[in-house]
Amino acid sequence: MPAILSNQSKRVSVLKALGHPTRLLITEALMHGELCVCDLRDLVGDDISTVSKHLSILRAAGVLVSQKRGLNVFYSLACDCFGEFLRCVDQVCPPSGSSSLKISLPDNCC
Amino acid sequence: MPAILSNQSKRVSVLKALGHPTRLLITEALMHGELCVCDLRDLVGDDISTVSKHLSILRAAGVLVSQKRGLNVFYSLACDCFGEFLRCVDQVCPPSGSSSLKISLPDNCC
DNA sequence: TGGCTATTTGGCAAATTAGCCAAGTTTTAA
DNA sequence: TTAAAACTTGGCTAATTTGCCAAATAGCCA
Repeated sequence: MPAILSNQSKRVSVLKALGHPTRLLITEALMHGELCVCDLRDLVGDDISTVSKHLSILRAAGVLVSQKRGLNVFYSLACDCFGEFLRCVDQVCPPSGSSSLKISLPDNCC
Repeated sequence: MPAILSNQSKRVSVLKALGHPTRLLITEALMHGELCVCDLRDLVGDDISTVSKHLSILRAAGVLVSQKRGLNVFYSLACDCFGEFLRCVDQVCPPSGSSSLKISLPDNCC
């Protein structure tokens, strides 16, 4: 991967990394604090190698950072603003209903 | 697709829809106002059927809405907050550098 | 009506991604 | 050292996604 990614590719990799149910679940779990890989394997239920690969995708996208301590590798969010980000995601896609007209959202929209 | 998607699946489909370079480009272009499919084909350069499929993914995710007027179908953002959303994306992935420690972001972080 | 334009849909092959197992690496501890 | 635990990486197949072409649909106008 090139050292410097264009702003656009960087956005795409963040969005792609988070656009997978397991990876979104992992990232949400880390909102409560760091966890090691086997904690996350227990949470997710996949093979540990699969979890590890998901984690490396999230880290490559810059969403997570990792820190090795002893035998364990602890992952945590790279940025504290992930909760706000999720709220933004929820607002980009307004509540469905009459779906073919532009909806003016309530005032909680970012 | 089930009528009611869980909050989680809805998030995943928004993120997945936007996690493709062409679809992100299209969505960004629509920040300046609605465009019809052939405008977007000119912008993107892909076959029009490809563009149409990208658009239907974005619409299914709830990111875009469409409106038919005469021969044309005009697409536009479902929510005005997409600019804010992009800023959020940029902040979830902090500027890379010393990448294995948690970075405390500057004050422009959401 | 018939023809023309804009768009969507079906179907397919190529490319990418997912997830498992097995093997390799790193660190701790006996 | 040797062994064991926690991860990562390589390699493979299965599943999904992409993007093209061709055909179908919808709306406009002569």
